[in-house]
Amino acid sequence: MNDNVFPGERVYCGVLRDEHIGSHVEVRGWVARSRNLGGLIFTDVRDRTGIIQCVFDEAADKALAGLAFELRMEFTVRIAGTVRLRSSINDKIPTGRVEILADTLEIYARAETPPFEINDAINVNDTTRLKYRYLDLRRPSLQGNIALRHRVMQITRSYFDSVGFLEIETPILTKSTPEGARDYLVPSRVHPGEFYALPQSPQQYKQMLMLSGFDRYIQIARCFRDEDLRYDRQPEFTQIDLEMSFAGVEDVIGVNEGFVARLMREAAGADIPMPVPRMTYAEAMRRYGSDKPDIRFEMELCDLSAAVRGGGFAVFDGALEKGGAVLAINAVGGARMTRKEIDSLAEYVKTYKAKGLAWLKITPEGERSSSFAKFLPEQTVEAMLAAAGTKPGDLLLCVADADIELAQNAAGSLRCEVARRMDIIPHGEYKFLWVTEFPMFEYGEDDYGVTRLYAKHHPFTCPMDEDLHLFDTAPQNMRAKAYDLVLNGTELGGGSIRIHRPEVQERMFEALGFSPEQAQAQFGHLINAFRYGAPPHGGIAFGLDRIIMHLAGTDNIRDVIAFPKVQNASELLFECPSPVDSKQLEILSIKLDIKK
RNA sequence: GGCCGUGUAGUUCAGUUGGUUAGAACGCUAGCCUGUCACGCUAGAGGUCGACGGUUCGAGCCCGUUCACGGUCGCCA
Repeated sequence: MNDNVFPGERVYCGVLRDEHIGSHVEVRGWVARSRNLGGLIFTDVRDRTGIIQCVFDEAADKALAGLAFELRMEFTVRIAGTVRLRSSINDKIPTGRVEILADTLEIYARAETPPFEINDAINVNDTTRLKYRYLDLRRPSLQGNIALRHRVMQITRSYFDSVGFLEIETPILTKSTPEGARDYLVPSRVHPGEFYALPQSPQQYKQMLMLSGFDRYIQIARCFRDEDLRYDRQPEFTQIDLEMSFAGVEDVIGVNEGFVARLMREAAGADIPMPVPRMTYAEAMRRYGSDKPDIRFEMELCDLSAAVRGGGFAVFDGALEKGGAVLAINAVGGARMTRKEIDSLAEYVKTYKAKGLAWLKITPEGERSSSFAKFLPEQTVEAMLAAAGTKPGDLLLCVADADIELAQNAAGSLRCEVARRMDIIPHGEYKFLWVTEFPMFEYGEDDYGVTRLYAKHHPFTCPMDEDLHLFDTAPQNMRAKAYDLVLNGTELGGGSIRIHRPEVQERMFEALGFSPEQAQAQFGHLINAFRYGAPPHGGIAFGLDRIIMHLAGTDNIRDVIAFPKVQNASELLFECPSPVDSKQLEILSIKLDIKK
């Protein structure tokens, strides 16, 4: 934040140090605080670099002190004076050894009492902060986050430029595609009844650019998805979006590991060991119950299906008979959890649709208590404890379900929750991981409740060569040349090698249930383009906001976006969305039919 | 769309079993104060207890509806 501190003649508050003693300076900013000792007034002036203490002495200049007496928080001021060593040092702030003995004070603007104080110590309700976002943004922590965001964007542009990428803008007004997230629609005035969509990502445009020969493309791209918000998800967000021609998985991963290494070194001062470790999707799901595993801690999932099979416990046997699994985590030291705490973990897994949580606790003295052991023969229980490695002091937690993916998801989420509650996740570590070989498809319901195959990534994702034959027999088992970059259990970005052969693309649309006519209607522009010599290509997109969240150490995406939206996708400062004039609707040929 | 949580002074919060005039801190206003830095001291102002309805002799507190915000599941190719 303190780079570029003296652009031109401008002096910033936060940069003044011993070496400025004796020089006459002029600072501009906001009054952070003013302390009137009676005849001697200390005023802290704040700008985006920090604060500096200014002194007004009534004995030296009575009129000046009289004006300074009027200063209140958040007045905008210009203060000139001579820098000098303080008679008492404040070592809590970087400028704490010096102060400005003021000889000039200009009040640019007085301020009403702000609804909350501008500092990082105060904890203010989000609604109030966002309603007065322009004040909230004056707080040093948010100033720092926004400056960090700027740095990350500069590093990104610099790095990709250095390895031959061209930054190219793609349209914001584009075409609606019903696959994937809901689109934000924009009505067309000149084409009544027709709509643009805001891009969910520049995916198809960047593939077009590959066809056009711009073999290395990058864009810091705004993207829009009309889905519900989360702490790490906004309806409009920013992607670092890139694509490469004549590239395979190794090329994309290689270029981006270079990016990660440089970004982390320059923005976080962290040396990330290269190469970044990799794990297949199947392994991630098996060991961690997640496609974005947090590998900062162990406590891996343990499949107890074989150990409990036929043991006579209806919950376990029932799940296994239907082809399911019994998955467990062994919480080392977890025996100190109370019954109430374990019950709340059971409630937690139920939010992931698990039927319940079977548990067994061994006190450090070797005393056992359990929700299920009484239903099982002793040898089965022993087999479970042996398989899971449960020892005195530990807590064994089991999720059983007929649906293996459901059990994995619940157990994987439980793993992270238990780790959080036991506080075993190391802080200040960056553990990157590539997750590879994602499934091509997943089952989902369409708007009419019909189950069909959906592309897990998107319909242009290239299958793994050795799985191409499965189009005919078992498409649900096909794996893709797709990869995600995961950091500390969150997905930073994902990408894939794309299909560049028209005949493979046709098979893909067929598998997704598109007739050739439907495919042509929705994706004809891309399908046609591929007829004229398509290079093999692939790319990736990173969530810029999430990267900044990690670097800034915040757990809320709103802290890294200047003007974010709240959970219902409205924006409290401008109060939008908002109704529009009926005349505007008329021009757009739109009639409202609002159902309450 | 489902579930959970929160809503009391400008801000952050307390408020007992439903019972007299709803409190504290910070901020704000006025006065005093020449080395403070969360300055200090004195005095003061400031409340539709989110809104509406109900139960009750009596509601900040109990019930219902609703609004706002947060979290979460679904959703997020």
